[in-house]
Amino acid sequence: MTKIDKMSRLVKKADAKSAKRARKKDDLADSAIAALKQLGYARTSLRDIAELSGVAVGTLHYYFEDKVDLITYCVRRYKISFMKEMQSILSDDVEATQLAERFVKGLSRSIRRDAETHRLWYDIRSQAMFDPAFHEVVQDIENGLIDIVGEFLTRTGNTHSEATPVYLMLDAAFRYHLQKFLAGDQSMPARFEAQVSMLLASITAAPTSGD
Amino acid sequence: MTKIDKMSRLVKKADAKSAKRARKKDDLADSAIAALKQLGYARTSLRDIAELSGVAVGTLHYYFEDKVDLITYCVRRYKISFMKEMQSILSDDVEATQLAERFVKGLSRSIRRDAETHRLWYDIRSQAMFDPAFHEVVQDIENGLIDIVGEFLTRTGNTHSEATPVYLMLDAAFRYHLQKFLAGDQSMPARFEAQVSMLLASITAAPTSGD
DNA sequence: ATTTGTACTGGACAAGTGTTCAGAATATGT
DNA sequence: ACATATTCTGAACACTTGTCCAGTACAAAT
Repeated sequence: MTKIDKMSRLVKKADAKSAKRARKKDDLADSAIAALKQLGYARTSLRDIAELSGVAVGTLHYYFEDKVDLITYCVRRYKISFMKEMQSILSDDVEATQLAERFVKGLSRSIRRDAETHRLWYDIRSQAMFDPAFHEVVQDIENGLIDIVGEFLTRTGNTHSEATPVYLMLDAAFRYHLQKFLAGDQSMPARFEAQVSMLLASITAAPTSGD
Repeated sequence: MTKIDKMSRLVKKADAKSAKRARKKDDLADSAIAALKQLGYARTSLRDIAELSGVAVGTLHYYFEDKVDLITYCVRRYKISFMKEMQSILSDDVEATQLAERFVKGLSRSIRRDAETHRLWYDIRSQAMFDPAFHEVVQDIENGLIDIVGEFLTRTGNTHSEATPVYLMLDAAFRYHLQKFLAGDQSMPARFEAQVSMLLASITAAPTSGD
C-alpha cells in the first residue's frame, strides 16, 4: 500500500498548500477591504493596498489575477460574511414579530458598525452598470440578498414570491440611511429601524393584493 | 441721459456675453454627458470629453473649475431636465388613477430611453459616499426627487408626509430594473411598470398606519 | 489701424496607474 | 547539506491622469 500511502500523503500536502495559500489570500483581501472601504474602487490603487497589507505590489498579482479580480474577491468575501450574519438571525427559533424585530435591528446595527464597508458594495454595484466585469458578483450577491429576504418572509408567515419587491424596499431604505449616516447624521440607524419596521408591519398586515 | 444710455448698453452687452458663455458651457456639458454616460465618472477622462466635444482640453478648464465641477454641472443639468419632465406630467389635469398611470409610464419610458444617462446619477450618488465634493449635488437632487414624489402623493390624494418612503421604494425599483435592462433584459421597463403600479395601489388603498 | 479683451489651443509637467518579471529570499523535500 | 519549489520583492515599463499656462486666433471697441 506504499503507493496509496504516497498518494494520500501527496494529496494532503497539496491540500495543506492550497489551504495555506487560501488563508494568505484572505489575509490580503482583508487588508484590501480596509483600504477600499476608505477610498472606494476607483480611488484605491494597488499600491495603497500593498502598503496597507505590508507586502509588495507584485505579491498582489501573485495572488490575484488583476485589479478587478482582487476587488470582486473582496466584495464577495465581505458581503458573504454579512449575509451569514443575517442568516444566523433567521435561524433563531423565535416567533414572527420578534424575528422581524431582530432582523431590522441586525440591519440597523450594520449601518452603524459597517457603514464604510457597505458603501463599497454600492460602489461596485454602480460600477457594474458600466463594466460587465462586475456583472457576475453583483448578480450573485443580489440574488443571495433576495433569498435572505425570501426566507425572512416565509419565516414571518408571508408569501415567498414577494421577496424581490420587499428586498428593493429594504435595500432602498438601507442605502438612504447609510448615506445620511455617512454624511454625519448619527440618528439615521434609529430612524431606519423606525421606518422599516413600520413598512414591514404594513406589508405583513395587508398582503399585496396580487392574484 | 447719455450716462444712463451707456450704462444700460453696457449691462446689455455684459448680459449677452454671459448668456453666450452660459450657452457654450451647456453645449460642452451636453457633450460631456454623452461621454460620461458611456464610461461613468471614474473612467471618463477630460481628454475623452474634449475629443468628443471637438475642443482642446484647456477649453474645458476655461469653462469649468475642475473635473468635479464639470461632472456635478453635468449631473445637475441632466437630472433637472428629467425632473422637469416628471413635473410636466404632474401638471396634467387628470384624475388620480390616470395621473398615477401616466407617472409610472413616464418613469418606465425613461428607463428605456435614458438608461445610460440615469446610470451616471447612480454612479455619482455612490461616489458621494466617498467624496464629500459630491454631497451637495446629490443632496439637492435627491431632495428635488422627494419633492416630486410628495407632489405626486398630494395630487393622488395621499399624505405628503409619506414622500420619503415612497420615493425610496420608487428609486429602488427604478434602479433595479434599470440595472437589469442595461444588462440586456428588454422586458424590464414593462415589469417595472407592473410592479410599481401594484405597489402604488397597495399604498393608496391602505395608507400606512403610522399615527 | 491699433489697442484691448475674450476665446481657445496644445504642449509641458508632475504625479499617478496597472502590470510585468528577473532575481532574491524563504520554505520544503531529499 | 543540497536541490527544488514556492513565495515575494521592487525596479522598470508604457501609459494615462488632471492641471497649468505661454502663446495664438479672433472679435470688439477706440
